[in-house]
Amino acid sequence: MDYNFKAIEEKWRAFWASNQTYRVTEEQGKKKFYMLDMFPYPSGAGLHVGHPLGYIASDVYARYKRLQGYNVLHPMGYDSFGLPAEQYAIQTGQHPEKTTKENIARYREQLDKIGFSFDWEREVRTSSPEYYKWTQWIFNELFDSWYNNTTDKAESISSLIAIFEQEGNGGVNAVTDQSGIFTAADWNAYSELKKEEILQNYRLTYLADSWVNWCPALGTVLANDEVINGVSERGGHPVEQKLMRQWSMRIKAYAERLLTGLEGLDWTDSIKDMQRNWIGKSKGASVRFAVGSGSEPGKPNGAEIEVFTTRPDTIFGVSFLVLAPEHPLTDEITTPEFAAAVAEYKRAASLKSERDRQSDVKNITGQKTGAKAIHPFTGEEVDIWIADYVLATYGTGAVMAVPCGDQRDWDFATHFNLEIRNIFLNKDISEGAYTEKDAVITNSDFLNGLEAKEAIEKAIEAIEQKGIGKGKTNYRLRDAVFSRQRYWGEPFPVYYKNGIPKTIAVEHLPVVLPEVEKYLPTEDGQPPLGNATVWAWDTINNKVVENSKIDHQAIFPLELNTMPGWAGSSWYFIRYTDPKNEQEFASKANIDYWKNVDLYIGGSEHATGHLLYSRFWTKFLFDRGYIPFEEPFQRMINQGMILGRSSFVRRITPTLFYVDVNPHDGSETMITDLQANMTLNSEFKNSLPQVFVSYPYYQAYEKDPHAFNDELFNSGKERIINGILDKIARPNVRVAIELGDSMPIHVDISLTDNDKLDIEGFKKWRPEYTDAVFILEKDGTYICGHEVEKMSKSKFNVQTPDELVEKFGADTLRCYEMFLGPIEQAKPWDTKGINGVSNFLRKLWRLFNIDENGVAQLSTEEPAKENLKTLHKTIKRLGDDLERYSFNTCVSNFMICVNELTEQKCTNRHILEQLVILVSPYAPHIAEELWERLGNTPGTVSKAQLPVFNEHYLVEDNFAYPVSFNGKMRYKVELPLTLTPKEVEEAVLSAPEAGKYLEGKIPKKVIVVPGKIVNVVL
RNA sequence: GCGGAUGUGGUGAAAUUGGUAGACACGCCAGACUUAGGAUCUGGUGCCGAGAGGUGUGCGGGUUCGAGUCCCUCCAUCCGCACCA
Repeated sequence: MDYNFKAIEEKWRAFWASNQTYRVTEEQGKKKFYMLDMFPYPSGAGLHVGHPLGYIASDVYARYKRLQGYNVLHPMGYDSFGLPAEQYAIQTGQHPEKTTKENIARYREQLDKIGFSFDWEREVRTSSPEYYKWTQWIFNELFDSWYNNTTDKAESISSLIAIFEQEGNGGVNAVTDQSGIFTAADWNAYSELKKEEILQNYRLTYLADSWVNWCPALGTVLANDEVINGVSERGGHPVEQKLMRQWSMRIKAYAERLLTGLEGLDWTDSIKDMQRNWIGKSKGASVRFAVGSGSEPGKPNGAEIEVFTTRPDTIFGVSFLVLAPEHPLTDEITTPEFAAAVAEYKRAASLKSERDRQSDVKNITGQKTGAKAIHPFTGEEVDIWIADYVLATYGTGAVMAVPCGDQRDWDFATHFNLEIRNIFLNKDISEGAYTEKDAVITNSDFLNGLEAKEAIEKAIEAIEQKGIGKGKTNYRLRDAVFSRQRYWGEPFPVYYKNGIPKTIAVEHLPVVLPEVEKYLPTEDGQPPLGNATVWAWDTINNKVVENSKIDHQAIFPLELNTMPGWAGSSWYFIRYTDPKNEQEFASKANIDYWKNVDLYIGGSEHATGHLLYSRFWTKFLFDRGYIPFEEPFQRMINQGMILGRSSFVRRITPTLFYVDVNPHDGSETMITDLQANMTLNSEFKNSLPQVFVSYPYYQAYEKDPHAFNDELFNSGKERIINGILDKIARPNVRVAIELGDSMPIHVDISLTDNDKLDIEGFKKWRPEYTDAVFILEKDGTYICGHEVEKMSKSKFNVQTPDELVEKFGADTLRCYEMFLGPIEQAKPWDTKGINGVSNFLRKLWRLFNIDENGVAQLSTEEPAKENLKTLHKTIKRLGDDLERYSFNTCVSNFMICVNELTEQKCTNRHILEQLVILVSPYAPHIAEELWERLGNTPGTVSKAQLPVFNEHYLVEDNFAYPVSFNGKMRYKVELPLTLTPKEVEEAVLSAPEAGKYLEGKIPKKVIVVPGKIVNVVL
């Protein structure tokens, strides 16, 4: 009986669904395993074969863990808020909810065909109100928290208010933007508005005017990780800097813990490094420079400029200061003489987009302010400049320029002809700055004679002693902008009472996204929610009411921004533990049982976005006592992208030439009159057919166009000429034809098979080429060229899983995706190899000897030794390989096992039953079917027990020693493993082949590694 | 420029701690069978060479009895960051 994958797969899909085979509950006492995939954004394009790669790997792993006896949480859901649905809505007027639902249905249909063991009862959608109720709740919790540096964790804001009421903020060690000090009396006298303004400087999510990435084309702000090379990640639109009042998340508070937490994680070094880089810790000092009065050298005017430097040891090399153009002090310090020029420079800088600023790196610009700063140690005055090479958002937005030790300062000084002081002993700085830290410092008063390491310490000491600054650690990580001027996102649970933001208590959540007429910003530039007419908060009835009712007494306007895409995805893994809970974001019991994710699979593109934000929220929820773990994802593997294999046809444009024929000797000369030949070509343009050249021929053509023209093209000439030559040939003038410019044209991969083009299909697909001439291979086929590119519709190289499931079955697809290569590696999709995997499953089926009645004809005797050896070798390798996520070699192991058992003509029931269990994580449908046919009914192989490896079956008596001479393997000698090294040496050297390689010499040395190898050194 | 990763047949790849390089597949070649199927089976297939043999894991060095694996230099490709003071 043949392997009918279609019937089998349908049958078991239905069985699993109706029996809820993969439903999972919290079973106290049973060890848990949390296996999670990064949930997808359900796009309109559906899945291609690249998407399920990670899901298949995780499904294999989850099934394997179940067989090992773990209680496995393996859920799936949708990250369903987001830009594409909204843009589609703008174009079509359809509600994003509708398209989102349709896309999810399509995704589900595709996923179901692949036989995943997800517990769909636990599905979450970030865009459903039941879910985002709790996203809003987390926002509230962040709003109600501040970061206490003393306890090094987030605490309730009420504790902070209590301190303010008792003793003011002087003794508070918090992560804050608050600079002023106030007493308890001050605090108690402040107005409610003033109090809230101060609290905003402490809250972990806060409203503030901040420099944000503004994308005019998308009409919204973007977080740093959503901006790539100065343009938006989505759509590639220009991004500029804009000062806007926005919600931010105080992720900076967690910078150090996000950094140190990485050490305990089992992630790849590259992802960890990306996060370290993003957090960007640097140690140094902040130093305050007094601004000179201008009237008298060395006399301060009261203003101070704080700079951050990693090289306080170079402070005697300072020859000027530079502020970012956006620095708040620029106007205050600029002298009247330079006011106009500074204003102009600032204006020009503000117009520059992020991208311009980046691409302008070599173009040095700056403007002198006329103000002078007083060097804290020498008392000398140095100029203060503004320049856009100093970033407003890093450090203090101001630097002390040390041209001799910093290349950018050196470039700037050289460009404007400013002083360069050399403070490095015997270092030449005429061609550039000296940036190594091994120089001895000179001309630096108390730092003379020291190298960087000691000098930095001593300089910080002196700075602190003088009270002009202190040792400081700076982070590149900036607080994350949290509001978006979008419709399709979580609404903030926030209303404004006389300008003061107030959160809405959890019992009144969710605040549901309102209906709007259109999804665009309003005419006066408000976000799309500004179009809503029912978007005000009634504080008496605690519900959303019509805007017209706003009275600023009890009914207030609601926040118009929505949350960014990463809000919902920052905590979804917690919701899976208790997805239907209406009372809490998840019950304590369930969180305590499932805890954090044991193994997370997804793409590395989320390194500095999702993976950082969810770590941040996890640490926060831990601090506030809601969860018992500090890191969300303990182990992670990042699947590589599956690339498309595009196919091309080569179109070559033929060109006609006049050729003079000498009537006397018949010799030919090409007429090179360009004009004449162009006329000729335009005249016959429509008669000249398109020419497509088979790829190997094309390569020959590339190499040597003339030879190609002469030798190969002649064969197709007559067809190309189509009678043209006869029409225009005159006595003594002939027309020659040559191939000219060539162009690759994408061809749909469904029209090729092993690079062979379906020519008729191609002509049907592209009717404009119906009359084209195809230059073929000798066997009459047209071979396409190919290239590896990203899968995309426009490249006609998209392979959907559905097609392959239809053609080969889900089990084959699953095994093939695993077989393709190492999971983390990017690899081109190539359908060629799928036959091999399909054959493997057929061979496996045949091994079971299923007769016409569908009964497996197997022997029940004791298995043969060789059968057991094959089985246990496989068990061992599968376990080892899976431990290191080597899914591709696991599939190889199955192939080897099936090949060996076939060879052995094994029909042993015991052996085959265990093999079915082993195969089931990879090919669950066929495994279920075989399991049933072995008589295990009713039941499912997913509840079976993993076969246990028994070393006993692998023990060998003999080993075929490879014998090397000077490291080169020459022959093998089969010897008992019980021999001593000495005996092995003797046996090996007395083998008949030995003499040939010994050449009469006596070996200098013989290395014997028992059970491994023998090496003879001559 | 900085950081990370990767370079092995015609192709995807394997070789876990240094120990038989190329497992397992695809493709290709030769053959068998047949109810002509993306069927099955047999043999071959790194390169050079008729063969003996030589040679071979990006290049060049080194350590070692022995290196794809460890160390150094360089080259190429991919990814991330990039005026971060």
